[in-house]
Parts: sequence; structure tokens; C-alpha cells
Amino acid sequence: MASLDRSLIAGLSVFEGIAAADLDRIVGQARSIRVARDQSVFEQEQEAHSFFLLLDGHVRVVKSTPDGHEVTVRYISPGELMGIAGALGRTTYPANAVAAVDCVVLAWPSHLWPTFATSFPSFSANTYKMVGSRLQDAHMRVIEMSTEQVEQRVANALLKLVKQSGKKVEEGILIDFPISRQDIAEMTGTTLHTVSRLLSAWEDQGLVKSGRQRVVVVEPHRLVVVAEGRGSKR
Amino acid sequence: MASLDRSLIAGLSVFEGIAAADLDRIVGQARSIRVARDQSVFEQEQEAHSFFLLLDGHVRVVKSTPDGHEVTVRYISPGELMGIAGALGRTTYPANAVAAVDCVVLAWPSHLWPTFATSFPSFSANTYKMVGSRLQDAHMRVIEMSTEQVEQRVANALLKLVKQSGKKVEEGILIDFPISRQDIAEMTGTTLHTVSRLLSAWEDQGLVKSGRQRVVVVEPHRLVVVAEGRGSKR
DNA sequence: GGTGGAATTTGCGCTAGATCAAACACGCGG
DNA sequence: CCGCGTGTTTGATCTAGCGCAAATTCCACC
Repeated sequence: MASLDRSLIAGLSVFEGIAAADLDRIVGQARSIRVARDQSVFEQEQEAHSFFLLLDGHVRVVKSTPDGHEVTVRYISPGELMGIAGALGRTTYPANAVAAVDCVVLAWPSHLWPTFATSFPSFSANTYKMVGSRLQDAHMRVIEMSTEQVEQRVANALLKLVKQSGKKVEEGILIDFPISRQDIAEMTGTTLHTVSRLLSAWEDQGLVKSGRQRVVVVEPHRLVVVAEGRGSKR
Repeated sequence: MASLDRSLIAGLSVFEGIAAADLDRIVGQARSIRVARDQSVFEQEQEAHSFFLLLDGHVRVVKSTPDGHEVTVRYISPGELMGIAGALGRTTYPANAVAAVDCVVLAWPSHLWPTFATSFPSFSANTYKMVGSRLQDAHMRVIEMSTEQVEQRVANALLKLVKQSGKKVEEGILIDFPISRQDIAEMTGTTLHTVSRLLSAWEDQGLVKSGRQRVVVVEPHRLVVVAEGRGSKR
């Protein structure tokens, strides 16, 4: 196994407040895995043998319903933990995690979690803080779904993606991984058709520029206006 | 202050695996509070000075949006923790908690959380397990909102309430606290009008019996059929 | 350079459910 | 027992956005 360096994880907010020596001990027990685009990191209902840290790439976390619907729960960015089912008392993964692009992840066996949690209190505190913010996110999603219309939800989703993985390009801010209309639909609880119509309309107004699996937000602030329901309509 | 007895909390799943002496120490630091119906236990954005355990009654956890919408996040039943913002690294409460009926709660100052967590590992494990299942719940809600229609969501909400707080009466299973059409609408992301129409229809079919702030589920299994989208329609 | 498949666009009709509006019942306090 | 307020029912419209269908564009690979 290639030697893993603590520099891989030093500076990540999850590992904040942990001594260098401890970082070494932590990294020492991980193995690093390369995951090709469209391959899955872990799968819904599968035994949760490991938990993961995304080092590079982007991962889409998706839940499938029995009746064949797919709902995207979140996108994971580099530096984030995923698959921490064990820390929450679960024995199986609650969702599928699939690589949106080629990715590099670190994996630790789940049985290390209790040890880590007691040996490195700030690690566990940071992790639960993150869990808290995900709970928060999920509640926000519920609220959005209950009170906002599709147009606002899609605008919000784009803004969230921009904030998370925006990359400056000359035309504006590019969402830095391939994302289809269908993907956006699964994030917002609508259909690819409606997303397509919205993007077309926004493109006409100069808010965004989009192509096949590619979205560039040209005028974020005007998109914010739409997200708040103060768009041209209404 | 009346002496609080460890029997108040022994047997609750959150305190599972904790020695009697420790239970005494835990209870010893709590104060018990009576909360009248419609009064709030804690409020959104307020400083999270305490966390709570509901001993008796039912509490509705509601989030308010800036534009005046209210979304019910969950109902708390006796034995459940609430307001554990501190455990998740938050300093303010994320929602309002209002008593659906007269309630009795135990309250601990938030600053005790870190001590409790390290002194009673199983307490913290149990708590995070509960957080995990709430995260799970929230995701389920998002999925429901994205993929199911109102009829199914309302049926699901009733079934959840029945499971949580159902009380057998001669006509069927009563939801054991006052709940209005409006309340159900806020749980399911719809309007009181639609809820009223659904309940009327179900009453005609003999699935439920309902009155002012009162719902009795007569035939749970048939309601399950509706919840799964295999109702008479479609 | 062509070609097949996937992603996208766009039109059209339709319906679930919101919105608006009004009448109604229940239960409480006087 | 009466009235009043809050919760509920029910009707009548109106529309956002879904479902279906067909045309089109783009890309990857041969």
C-alpha cells in the first residue's frame, strides 16, 4: 500500500483540533481507494463495513424507493465524510453513493469508529456537528418542498451546488462536475422536463448558460432573487 | 424542588445500559417543568440553554419560515429527548417546540452535555442513534414529498401518529392528543382544505372517524393500502 | 466522418391540488 | 340557553407543473 500522508487530511474541518501524531495514527489505518465515474462507493441496504472520506472528486448520494423513484439526498465534496452509518447506530448504509466523476476516497473499517470517537473527542464532536448540519439541511429540504414552488427549489439547488462546487470560468461560475437535467430533477422533486424548461428560460434571460451535463451560473445574484420567489412572475 | 426519582427515566431507551447510581446522578441535575397546553418548551433561534426530556404529554416541533409558513417537523412522545442542539454543535434551537397538551418535561442545562457524553458513553451512543433515526426520518419525508401524492402523505402521517400515540378506543385507534386539520396539513405540506376533504372521503368509506381536533383510525390496514398508493383511485 | 444512443428541447393536454369564498358545527363562557 | 369564535366542511374556479410524445442536438466511439 502506498504510504498515506497526514497532509491528506490535515486542515480538513472534521480533523480540526487533532494533534499531528494522532492524524498519522488515523491515516495509518485507512486505505485509499480509487472509484471510477458512475461506480458506487457504497450501496443502500448493504452492510456498513466502512466509513469514508472523500479526498477528490464528487459523490452523489441517492436513495431509491421500492417503486423505482430516485431521490438525490446530497452531493459530497472533497473533505467530507460519508457512509458514517456506524456512528449513528446503523448497520447498513441508508443510501447509494455513486461517483459523479472519478474519485479518490479514504476508507476506514467501521469497527474503528468507537475507538476513534473515544480517542479523539474533537473528531467525534466535529463529526456530530456535521451530522447536525445534515439534519438541518434535511429539514430545510422538507420545508422547501412544502412551501416553495419548483422554480424556487431549482434555483436554490443550483445555488447550493455553486456554493459547494462552483468554479470560476470566464462566463460565470461553473458547477464543477457533470450534472444532467435528470440529476437536478432528482434533487428538487420535479421532472427533467420542467428543469429543462426553467434552464431554457433562465438562459434566455441571461441568468445561466447550460449545455449537456453542464451548468454555468452567470448571474448568481439574479438567481437568488428567483430562489426567494421574487422572480419576474407573481 | 420535589425530589426526582430515577424511576422517572429508568427503562427509557435513551438511558438503556446506564447503572442505577448514574441514573440518580443524571436525574439529580435535572429540574422538572410543567408546560401548559400551547405554551412553548423552547423557541426557534433562541439560545439553547437546556436540553429536555419529555416525561408526559405531547410536543409539536415546528419550524417557521421567514415568509410566515409553518412546517411541523415532528411530534415528540413521552420518553424522547428534544432540544439537543448542543449535542450537534448548535448554540440555538432550530425550531419551536410547543405543548400539544399539558406536559411535564425534565430539563438539563446544555453545558452538562459534554460531561454526560463522556461519563456515560452509552447515553451518548443512544442519543446519536436517535439523531441518526431522525436524520433517516427527515430523508424519508423528503422522499415522500418528492414522490408521493398528498393522499398518500396524509395517510402516512396518520399512520405514523397512530403508531406513536395511538390509544385504543371502542371505535378504533385514537390519536391521543388534539390535532386539527391545519396541524395535519403542516405535517404533510398541504392545506387544511385538502386534509378536510380527504378525511371526509375516508370517513364515508369507514376508514376513519374524525371530529373537531380529533381523529380515530378505524381501519388501519385499509389506510395502509391508501398510503402505499394502492387506493381505489389510480 | 459517420452513426447510434443518450441528453435535451419543446409542444400540448390534463389533472391534482391550491386558492378563493361561503356556509356550518361545535363547544365554551357568560 | 344564547351567542361567538374557532375549527371544519364543501363548492367553484384556476393553474403549476406533470405526463406523453416527438423532434433535435450533442458526443463518443467505430
